[in-house]
Amino acid sequence: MKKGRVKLKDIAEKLNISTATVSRALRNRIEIGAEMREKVKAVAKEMHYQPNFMASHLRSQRNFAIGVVIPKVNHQYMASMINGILEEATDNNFQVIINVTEHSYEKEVKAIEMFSSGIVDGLLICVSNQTKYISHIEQLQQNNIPFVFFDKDIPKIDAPKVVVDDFTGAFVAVEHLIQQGFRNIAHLQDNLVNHGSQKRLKGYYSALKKYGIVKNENFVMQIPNISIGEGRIATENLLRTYPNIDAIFGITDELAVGAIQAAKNLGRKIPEDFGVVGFSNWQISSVVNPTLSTVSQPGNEMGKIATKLLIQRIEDPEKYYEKKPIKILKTQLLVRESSSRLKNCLNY
Amino acid sequence: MKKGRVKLKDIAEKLNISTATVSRALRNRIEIGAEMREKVKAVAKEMHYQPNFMASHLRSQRNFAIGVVIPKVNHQYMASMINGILEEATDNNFQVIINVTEHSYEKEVKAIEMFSSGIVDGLLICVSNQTKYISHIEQLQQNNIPFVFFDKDIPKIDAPKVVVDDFTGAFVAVEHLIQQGFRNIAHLQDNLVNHGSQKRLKGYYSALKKYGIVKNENFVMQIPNISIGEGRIATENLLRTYPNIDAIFGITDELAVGAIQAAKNLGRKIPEDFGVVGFSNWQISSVVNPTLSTVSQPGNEMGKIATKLLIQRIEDPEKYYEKKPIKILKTQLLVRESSSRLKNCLNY
DNA sequence: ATGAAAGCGCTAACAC
DNA sequence: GTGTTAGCGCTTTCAT
Repeated sequence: MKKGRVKLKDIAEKLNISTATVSRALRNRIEIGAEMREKVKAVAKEMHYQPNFMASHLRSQRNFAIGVVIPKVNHQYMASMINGILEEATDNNFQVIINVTEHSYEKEVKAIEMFSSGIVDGLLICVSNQTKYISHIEQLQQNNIPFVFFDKDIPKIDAPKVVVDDFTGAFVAVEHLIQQGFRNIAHLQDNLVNHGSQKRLKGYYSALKKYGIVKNENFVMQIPNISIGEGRIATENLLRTYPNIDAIFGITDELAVGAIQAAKNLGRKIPEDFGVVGFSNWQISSVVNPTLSTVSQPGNEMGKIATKLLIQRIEDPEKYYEKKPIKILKTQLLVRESSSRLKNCLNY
Repeated sequence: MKKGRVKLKDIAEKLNISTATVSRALRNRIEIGAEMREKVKAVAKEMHYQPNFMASHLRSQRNFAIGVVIPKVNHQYMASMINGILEEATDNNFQVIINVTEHSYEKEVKAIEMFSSGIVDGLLICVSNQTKYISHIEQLQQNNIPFVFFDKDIPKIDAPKVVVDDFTGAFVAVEHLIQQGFRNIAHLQDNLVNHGSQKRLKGYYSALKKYGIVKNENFVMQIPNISIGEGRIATENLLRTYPNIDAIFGITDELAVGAIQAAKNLGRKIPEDFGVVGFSNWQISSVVNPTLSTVSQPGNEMGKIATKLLIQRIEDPEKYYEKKPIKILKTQLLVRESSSRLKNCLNY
């Protein structure tokens, strides 16, 4: 990019050969003899040659790069997804470019538009929880840019997806609380825009129903801006209004940790007379006192699978054009102190 | 990139004008009349035109993009830095491409090489704690690619840097422990490759010296792979070997949280007979029991300043060629429960 | 095995 | 104001 950068032509002139030969030699094409290949490579190294990404990809129409659109990368679960993506991509010699939307719809649109400009071969998309419109995604389909949804799902869009089983994860969490003897279980939700959140809500209701517990809509609180503090405030309000509530299922560990703080502040004994379960297995969940039971999600695996799916589609668009697999990964309930009312039920 | 993507030529043919006119109209060049401009834009929108990033930047030699090389994005401090970077970059109409090295030297070299290929106008670099060689950085300088170090510093490289005052941060933390009456203060270190770590060690020694406490080399433990568990194990070993140790200064909050766990396991009362201070103000520090005193770093501000510095250099290389400013940001000691032996000293 | 030449999609210099 | 032309740096025919 910068002035004076060494280019193919410079190497070619130095060796009195053509740029085509240099290009071929550097890319180990078989037409070039071993001797010439080594000579070219030596000179390239000596001159500190760096191939121009823009030029080579403009010409070859291939980037060997995937773009990742993700709201935030701020906790263990997200980090493990990124890890999985990076591992799988690196194994396939793909570069990874990450773009963080910070849960802004506008930034998401911008990120996707930017990635649509030919800088990557395909996209891994985790939509923000503010994403209500989908035209930017449909645009990708019209432009034939391969993409795979991961972690978050937009049901009405027909595309490959890798998500966790939010319904069962929530169901098992709430069932566990019921089996531990809790009956009046409240649920701290996010803004419910996200499809996964809706499934967790259904899982919560379904578990109650299975055990003949009448659901109480007032026990479900929507918390648009998730944080520990918001979780604490919401729980304090809930418990003051409905003192009979004896457990909280939080849609994230942050809310659940807030619930633990609130319950302790109000003199509830955890887990003796108050149970809490979270979702995602953040680092805080194993550090908070009492340690937080939570539903862990296989982030690394999810990142790997989504990336593998995407690369398959990039490498062979025809073959995979029709197939739009939806992979639903299993969650695992980690029982820690915050819900272990009965003896010997801890599994983590 | 994909077949059938609409290009300037398609718009030009449709309107029976030249591609140059289309290009100018879309970029709001004043030579083009308002009428034509709107007409072109309408058609472009109608045809779902997306400019080809590669082609335009190959031609104009400008990308309006910066690359970020960072070891991990796995906790609040890193996230706040990324936030600051994104905010400042967006304000200046720059795209941000993030590449995570996972503290691998090889991945760092690869990332920087990839970014050197003309995809970005400049780089923001936070070196990994495994980075012992610097030829890949020197290469950037030779290629005239602007870059700014942030958070982590390689002293021998003459480049713009934005870092926190590790020395004073550590000094104040240890001084605080001393003022709280702790005398036998151990220090949990990382692998000491990083310059910031070395400064924190010096700050630790310096505080001891100021208060006439003879330093004991055995009280400093190197922990290459930082985690809560490693911090706990190291502290347990330390306390078994040197039971007179009455406080720990951890180079990160993870190690400090491990130290809290270890001290509790061994029956030490925190903060009555054992003090702990960490560094960075991770989310876990406010959640752990007792809450962890820590040295907070202005991540958002750091990201902003580093980005501003980089963009200045990109926009006007000549003007800033000679200047290599080193910005050292202040840290803040957050006194929480883990070190508050004296009454009323909590400030957070 | 190597070179000449075309061209990826776009923008800038120069015409008019 | 708009068109023509050249060319960014590279890869890929098509020659030889």
